[in-house]
Amino acid sequence: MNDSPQRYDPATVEAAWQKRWEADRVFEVTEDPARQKYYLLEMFPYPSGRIHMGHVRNYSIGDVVARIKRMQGLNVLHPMGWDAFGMPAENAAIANKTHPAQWTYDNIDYMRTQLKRLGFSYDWTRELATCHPSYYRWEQLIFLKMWEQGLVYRKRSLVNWCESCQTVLANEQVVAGLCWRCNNEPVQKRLFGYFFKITDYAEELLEWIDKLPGWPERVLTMQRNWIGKSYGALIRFPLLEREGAIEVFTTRADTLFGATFMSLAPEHPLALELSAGTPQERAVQDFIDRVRRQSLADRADEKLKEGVFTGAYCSNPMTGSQMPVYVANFVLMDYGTGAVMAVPTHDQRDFEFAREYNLPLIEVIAGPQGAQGAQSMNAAFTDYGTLINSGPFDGLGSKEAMRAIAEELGKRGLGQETVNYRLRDWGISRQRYWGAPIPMVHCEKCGLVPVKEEDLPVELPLDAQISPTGGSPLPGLDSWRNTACPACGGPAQRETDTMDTFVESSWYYDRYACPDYDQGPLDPKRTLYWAPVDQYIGGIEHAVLHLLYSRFYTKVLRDLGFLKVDEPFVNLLTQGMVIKDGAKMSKSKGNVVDPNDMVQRYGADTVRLFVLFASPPEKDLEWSDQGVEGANRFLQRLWRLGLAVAEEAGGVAPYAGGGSLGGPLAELRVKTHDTIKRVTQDAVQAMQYNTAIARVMELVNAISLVQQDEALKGQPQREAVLREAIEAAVILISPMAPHIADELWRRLGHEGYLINQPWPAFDQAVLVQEEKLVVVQVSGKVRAKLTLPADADDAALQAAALAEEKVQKFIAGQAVKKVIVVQGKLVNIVV
RNA sequence: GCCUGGGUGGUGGAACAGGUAGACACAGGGGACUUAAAAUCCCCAGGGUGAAUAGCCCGUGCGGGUUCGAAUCCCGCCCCAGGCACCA
Repeated sequence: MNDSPQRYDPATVEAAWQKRWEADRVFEVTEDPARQKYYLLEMFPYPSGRIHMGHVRNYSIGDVVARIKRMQGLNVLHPMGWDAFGMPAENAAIANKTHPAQWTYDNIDYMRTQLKRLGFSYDWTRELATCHPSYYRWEQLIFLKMWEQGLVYRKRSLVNWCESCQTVLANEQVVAGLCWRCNNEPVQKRLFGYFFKITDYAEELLEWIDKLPGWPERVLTMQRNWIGKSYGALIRFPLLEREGAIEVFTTRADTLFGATFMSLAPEHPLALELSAGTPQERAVQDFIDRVRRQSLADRADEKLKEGVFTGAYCSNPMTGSQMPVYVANFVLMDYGTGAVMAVPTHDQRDFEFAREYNLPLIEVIAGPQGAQGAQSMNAAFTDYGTLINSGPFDGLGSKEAMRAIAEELGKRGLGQETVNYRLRDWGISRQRYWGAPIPMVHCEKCGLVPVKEEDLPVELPLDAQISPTGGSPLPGLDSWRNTACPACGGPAQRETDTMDTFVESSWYYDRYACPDYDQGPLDPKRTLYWAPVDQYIGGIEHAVLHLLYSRFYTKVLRDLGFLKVDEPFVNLLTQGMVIKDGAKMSKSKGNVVDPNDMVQRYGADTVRLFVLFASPPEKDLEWSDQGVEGANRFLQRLWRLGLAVAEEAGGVAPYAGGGSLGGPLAELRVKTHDTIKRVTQDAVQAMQYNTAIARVMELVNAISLVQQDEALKGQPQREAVLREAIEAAVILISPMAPHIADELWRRLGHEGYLINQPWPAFDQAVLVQEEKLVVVQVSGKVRAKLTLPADADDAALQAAALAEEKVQKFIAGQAVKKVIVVQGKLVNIVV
């Protein structure tokens, strides 16, 4: 190692600047109606213990945006806090014999230090931790308001239960059939739980997807699919020999005349009811038991269509024909009504089922080739077509027929057109300790009673003994659980479930606007100024979890009168993962790079620069130790060059025009302004920090050449041009590498912080070139490059191209058919 | 199966609006400085064939097409990643 005084030492320089920024409260902001606000937010971390590279990447990207927007004169809110409730705290408590609260707050302290060491421009006065009563008391209040409005309800239902997490999962939290947190396979369980009526907002959530141009298309697509809107009809099939009807949802009402039997989900209440007392009762019961015993994943993988006859019949509301009612393994209880009208000729699943059980086929849709004959079909015909065998509807196209049939059913009171959503209500009950208590009380006399608002918060008891078996201690904690009924004052018991931690993260971004507000969840004045978030940055993994819940919650808060916005995040950037050796960094893979080690070895600026340079933000980033070395080398180079120019150009002002420049000095000046222009395009408009950094590297390379060129020493304006160039480089790199930039800025004789400097403007006049490089092609192949006056017209370009010796060689003896001239760029001579 | 992305040197990645493919960097090779090394600085570098920094040929997953000209546009495929998936 070279330890010359010229060598940049990040440890001391970075610490010094972090101290100054903090002492001068550089990043603290308040509402200022005179200035345009900009709310920049990165997804807050779970305080797991240490910051990982994914965080470093996420927050480095965010910090660049924050600093640039600030330099552009906006009033930038850039807060940080902690998603502090959650299971790992309980697990760690068991493993380390600490309390989840202790563990969490210790982690927060450590991670805060780590983030500060990275030099991010957070307003730390707004820091919040969701596990603190001053936060979750307002979450409980919102819960009560939602309860009042009927947006929360409690029901017993079939839920996804994760055995290893000992708790329930919402539909969104079962990812690819597995628990989103621990990757174990959930089982089905019947449990009581609280649900948020997100389905009430399905239509609005869907509509607004088209009004979020600042979101990546794939996130919008995922949400659109998750909501799963489809148009169709509800049709009632009257039961034979008893009261009632089976209701189905179908998107193909046009095939109704071809419905020859009925399929029920095994969980459908009618399945057992219909078979009760018939010879089929035993068979149905056995079948349901067998399907239930299958794991969810096995059931989803099951391709064989199986079922059993219930012994009952219903009638086709159009044809009146008898349809046997089956229970079938492929029918899903939680989509539509849990019952399907089976049209074997035009649905592949029904076709396979009908074959297996010898059920009748009636062809009702003819394709362009006409009817193919039901008996000769070897697969269902699922396209739209023309109706046949459908009585008065024969000859209609599928689309018209759907409407006509629904209308006819409506007249007879047997059906109507409808819209169906795949989205289910959000189950928020968690059978865990380390979460926000649900503010409800069970009274034997009054039933389920909400806690009174003035009694909030319902504090999580900190004296609970965490059980090593993993269950929540709350149900056994009588001192906490026993309470008085808010309604009658009699003995009652507190709800022991806590809220899904996604509830906390669904509104924390609004609370940042007013973290100290004690009159309600949100200060109307301050949220009016700051909300919504202008730019949100985080991982793609929350595409249908946090990002959908937050959209829902924003609309709820709006409807409860707490907020005035429709959507939480105007622009969304989903950054890619950090990969090493081809896999996501993880303890189990043993490929984790600890940010602490990197910061210690190279400094925060180097680590930040590397993660920004190695890949565009939305793509995955392959970690490379050598790449980090490269980033460090660049900063060292910038440092030496900065100091050299500072010394040579000590008392000289940056070049600002005047006098005439020539040769390399003029070229450097063009490079300086071109770099400002392109970095502004890349970094400010396109958020392509990898290319923005590359541009600055080019500029630094160019400055270096000029600075070292002995022939230029003594030339007038040399120092002024060098200073202008190096100052541009330092300012442009400052959002990415703020410490070294501020230090160089100081060494160049300036005071203050670069974040308070205006983002540089380029001089268009400098960029107007007198000469341009013109590529000459012969029949599309590059044969020569000419430097010509920029104002040369087409004829002049063509003449110059044809006169070129190399070009002559290639057109010799051939007739020139055509010449294409692109102004100031290219001449193509076609022979 | 459906829906998103994506496929460019040894590697990460550039390429405005169809106009020099490979910016910038990593790894590599050569040189300067040094007793030596590290550090630093300079040069080379898509592949093939050339002594060559002369030429020629090939080249952005594959096959076609449009165009004077295609990584970029169109058609048909293949592969990779992610999401959804018996959704009636």
